[in-house]
Amino acid sequence: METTKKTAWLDDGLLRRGVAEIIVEEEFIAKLESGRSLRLKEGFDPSSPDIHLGHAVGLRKLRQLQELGHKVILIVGDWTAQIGDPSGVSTTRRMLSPDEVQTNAKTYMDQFFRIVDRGRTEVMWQSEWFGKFNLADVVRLTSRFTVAQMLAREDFAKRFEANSPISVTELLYPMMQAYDSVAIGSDVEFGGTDQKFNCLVGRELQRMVGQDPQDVFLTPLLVGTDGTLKMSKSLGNYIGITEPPDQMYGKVMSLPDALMLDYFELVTDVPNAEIAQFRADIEAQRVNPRDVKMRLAREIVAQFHSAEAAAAAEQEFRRVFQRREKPTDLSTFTISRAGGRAPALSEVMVAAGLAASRSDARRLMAQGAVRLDDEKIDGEAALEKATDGAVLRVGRRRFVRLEWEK
RNA sequence: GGAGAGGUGGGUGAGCGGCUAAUACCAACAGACUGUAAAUCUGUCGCCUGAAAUGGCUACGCAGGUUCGAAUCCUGCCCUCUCCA
Repeated sequence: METTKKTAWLDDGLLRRGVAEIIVEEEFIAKLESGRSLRLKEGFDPSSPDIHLGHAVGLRKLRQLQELGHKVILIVGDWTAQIGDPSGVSTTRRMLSPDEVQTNAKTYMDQFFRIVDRGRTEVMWQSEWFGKFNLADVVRLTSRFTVAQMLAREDFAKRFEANSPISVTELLYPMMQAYDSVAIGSDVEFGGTDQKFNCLVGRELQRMVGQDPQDVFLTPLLVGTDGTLKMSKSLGNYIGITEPPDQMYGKVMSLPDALMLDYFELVTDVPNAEIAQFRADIEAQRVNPRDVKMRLAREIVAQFHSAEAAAAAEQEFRRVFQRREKPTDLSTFTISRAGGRAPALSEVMVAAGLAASRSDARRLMAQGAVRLDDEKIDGEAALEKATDGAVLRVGRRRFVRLEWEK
């Protein structure tokens, strides 16, 4: 059974789908074919516990490999989180309290196991080994590497070149991550392409201590909803896997067209042949790209919620954004008459979460973005006309049903 | 230890005593056009008050000072970078 799956995996190109690079591919395939259950290393940074579609790319690969009988070793990076992965924007992170780490780890795992099989996962904490580290251990570890080696990392090299700061602890990061591989006896480490350097250091270190070096399985970085930068929470261009169906559907629909096919390839199980067909149809203008994107949105919502939820989200999308009708489900905001006076519309907008501040609310009004029961509003006074049940809409997607305090 | 450069709004980055809530670009938000796509055009883009012109408050690393007035000058502190040792 597993042999069949494995063959299918290799033969149908599933192995390569959604993969940027495998180092060393021949070794990796040999490991797969050895029949041994492999230890697949996946790290997690507890300072950002939310999983989005970008993470899903790699986690889906893990899942596929689990189905071939391999085991995922999830490492909670409770030590490295204090340093902060230097890749990307260099930021000094504040230290997390042990409580925060616990909470975040739980949050993370709740999401992680929506994709990855819990039964075939072993969770380990870095503190299990780094908690026992003393200065001598640190010296021993760091003495194995040179500054030049660390500077080979593109990110460090660039910063060094640009005279921007690199803290010494940041240099420690790759070594610590590498040590994780030694500590758990990793066979294959998983990560995004930005993890390449760190993973390779893991190989080095394993070799130095006499372990069989891990292979490195790199998944491409998914471009975020802005269409340019990699998906990340801090950039706000992400689609979280726990987002409600409507929101998830909507975010997919707002993706630039250019990203659609990548998304199909990286985060859905739609067969390669079908994706190729989409590409051909779009190029030949035989289809409206929007319809292909709706399919994508359905696939994604169905994967993280259910087929029913996807269908419902699609209906709602048609209703609100294509026919410009009101959503079926609206949250209700009760207008308070505290102090014996009716509040200003801008106050209501802020209180209902439709505007960031009253100044912002006024700006929105001035720009014609605010509607009360489909009628454009240009001033605060309009609120007086609001009847119970009137719908206040800001921009295209923010709605609330109004109700006066009795 | 010595010499020098620098820290400005989400980002890059101007300004170097009043005309500066702070040029420009990017991002973001809203409107038009659309397919909640792209491109384009228009507008907004610290907070509070007002229908609005206005007004008030907060803001240019931190703390003080000079001045009628400071992001801009002075002092101390913190941080970053470069060169020398």
